[in-house]
Amino acid sequence: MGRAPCCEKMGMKRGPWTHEEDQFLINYIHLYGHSNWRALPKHAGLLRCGKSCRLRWINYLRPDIKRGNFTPQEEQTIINLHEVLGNRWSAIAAKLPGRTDNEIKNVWHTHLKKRLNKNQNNGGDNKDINGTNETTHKDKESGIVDTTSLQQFANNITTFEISNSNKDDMMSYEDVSALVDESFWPDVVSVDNSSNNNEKKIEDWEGLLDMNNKRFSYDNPKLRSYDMEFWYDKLLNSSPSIEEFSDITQF
DNA sequence: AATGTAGCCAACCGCCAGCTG
DNA sequence: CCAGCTGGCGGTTGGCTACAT
Repeated sequence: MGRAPCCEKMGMKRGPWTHEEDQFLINYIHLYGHSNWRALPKHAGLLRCGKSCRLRWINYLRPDIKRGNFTPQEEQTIINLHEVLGNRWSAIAAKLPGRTDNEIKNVWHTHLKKRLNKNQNNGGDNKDINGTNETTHKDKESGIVDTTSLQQFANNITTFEISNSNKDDMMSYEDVSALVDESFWPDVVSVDNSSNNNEKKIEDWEGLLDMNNKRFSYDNPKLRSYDMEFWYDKLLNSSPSIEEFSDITQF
């Protein structure tokens, strides 16, 4: 047997919260805040442990909690982020205002994971939640860059940096995340390479790389090299050719 | 109508990192 | 430097509900 649960040990109440308990907690936090969760229940007149109070507030009582079903957009965001972040629910929740890590975790386990497995079993590996085909990073025929793929690239880069870099040298996850918002990509999303002009393609990718390096690793040469390796690897199977890309990046 | 089963989700547990004295 | 405390996180549980038999 493991150690006894803290709440039980202290003779605290467990299980579902009553409306009255919720009101006690809300009233206390509105008046005094929650600087010390451990001391809070005693001062608020609750027979709960601090951990339980914190969880109840974070997952249910916070005023900015968004209730109700997840929208298809939110679900797609969770799937995309989970693909690159894994089970880092709090990091995923940070991208979905009003949603909690617990809620996202539940949605993932009860809906999204099953749905994805079903899609994959049906041969729908490249389909998104709406059942539409996901576009490739770069259309080999037209050379047109897709915005969804670019956003995915940004997410991949973030993860790559975190998993491969010396933490002392790198930007925090929050710093990087803050850069990847809706306004991040507009100066490259309209790239049009339909003219079959290789030079033009190279310039576009160079601009993309340059922007990426400026935004992600302006003061960080180590990250810059990681970025380059990542992009190099990602582009091996797409145009431009390896030689062309090597020229750009001076590998 | 009674019983069994599956799904959902709020809540709990244990671990870990960071802070503090 | 270290031990104890605290908040935060991801994994798991169990009670409730809906649906099937």
